[in-house]
Amino acid sequence: MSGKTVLIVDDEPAIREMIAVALEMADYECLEAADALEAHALIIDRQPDIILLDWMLPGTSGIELARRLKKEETTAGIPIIMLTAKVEEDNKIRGLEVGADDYITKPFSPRELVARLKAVLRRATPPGIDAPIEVDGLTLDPSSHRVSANESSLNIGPTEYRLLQFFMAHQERVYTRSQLLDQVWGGNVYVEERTVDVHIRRLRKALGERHDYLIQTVRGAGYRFSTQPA
Amino acid sequence: MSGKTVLIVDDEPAIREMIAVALEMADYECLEAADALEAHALIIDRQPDIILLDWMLPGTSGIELARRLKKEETTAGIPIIMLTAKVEEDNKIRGLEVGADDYITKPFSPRELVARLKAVLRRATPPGIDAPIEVDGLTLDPSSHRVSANESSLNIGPTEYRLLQFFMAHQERVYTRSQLLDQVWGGNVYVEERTVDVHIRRLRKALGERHDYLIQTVRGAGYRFSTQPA
DNA sequence: CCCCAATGTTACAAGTATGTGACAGTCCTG
DNA sequence: CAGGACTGTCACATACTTGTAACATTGGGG
Repeated sequence: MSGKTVLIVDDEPAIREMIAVALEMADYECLEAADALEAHALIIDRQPDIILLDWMLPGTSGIELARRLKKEETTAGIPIIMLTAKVEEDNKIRGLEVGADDYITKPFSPRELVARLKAVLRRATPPGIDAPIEVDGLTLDPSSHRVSANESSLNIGPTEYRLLQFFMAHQERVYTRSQLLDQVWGGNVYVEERTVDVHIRRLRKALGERHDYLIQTVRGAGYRFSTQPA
Repeated sequence: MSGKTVLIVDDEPAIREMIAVALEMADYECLEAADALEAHALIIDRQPDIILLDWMLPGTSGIELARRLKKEETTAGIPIIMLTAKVEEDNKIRGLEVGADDYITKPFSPRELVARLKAVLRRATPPGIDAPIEVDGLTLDPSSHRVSANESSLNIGPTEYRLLQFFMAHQERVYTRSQLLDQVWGGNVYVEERTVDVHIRRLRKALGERHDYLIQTVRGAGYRFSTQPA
């Protein structure tokens, strides 16, 4: 569900593996690097959403890498969690000074790791920015996640909501079922194209006679959201 | 009608001016600042009722400033509306969610600005004053730290209190479990997201049938506090 | 006017998200 | 130290969603 990419930097393959398994179970995509150089290459190449960085690394130390990452414009925004075996308070302070967003002391439970990773990601993700869209008495307000037709709010499922939101943001244009699957369901799912029809139907039903004209069928092509009656 | 003071923080003089004119027309008093330092000084000195804060600022970013303001006791109560550019919406930006009260995307119409500003002011707690919030017979009084429904006071725990307070100060907007953990529990804790559900449940139970409709579930999204029935 | 392909509709079984009650650990307070 | 208040998690119950298949209807070309 998250789809976030995590880079794990640790010279101990066993530890990397342990972490990777835990994270993959929580539905994160994992990249692994054994040293700072390898890590840096992966960061540039794959743009991970967050980095788990071991304190001790052969060659360039973890803290050194963190400092460099935080200096560079393109990487400064990537949150970093430091992993350390030492319990010294000193490390904590220096780690955070360098710009790590959190630190975890080994040994740690996979559970704790995932939870803290989630917390850091949560803080690093900017909130959505949206204004309500209104068409002929039909209003969709992203901030309250509410759809209402002339005052009274409609009850529609998540998929219908996304579908409607997409349509209202892209009016007057025909979209094929395939395009809608890409845009509304997300590119890498496999669903029958006919499924789109069903959701269109559900959406129309929810909109009611007053507004269902907005969603128009274009035979042989797809669907269109238009204020102009067909 | 208002006489409220608005602080406009943006490094672009033309934009400040445009906003100022619009607001003065709506009978607000305007202060202007070009950067975070100037803004901070004005906030201390003039105690504005609300702040319009540009997301991107030279030096300290808008997000940074917002976070600091929300941390300090004396300024935490001042509502903040973030201004952001459309282009940034995609993914380039990383910032901390700091509890801005609303977001507006540039470009925006003066009309929209005034409307949302009014909305935020309406539901915001005046700075420095612990004014009770009342909704449909349900009252939360920060000064006595009490919640009462139609005269009789309710017995709720600290977490439920904070949760309710947050909701009543931010009505009509959906918050994900993640956001609630940030805002109500505080950013650095790690707790299961489902824990939120449990506290929501406790809060609803405490509110009783008379008021539990105020806390609404938005399937697939989170929770919302709204006087308008789902 | 008939037929076929495209689309509309309905039903449904499995999958997910949320509601709920119970429980154990913790932190006071008396 | 016992008792009570509060919290965070779990396990189970419920409620809603979702993708598909199957059947009905429609529309346009021949």
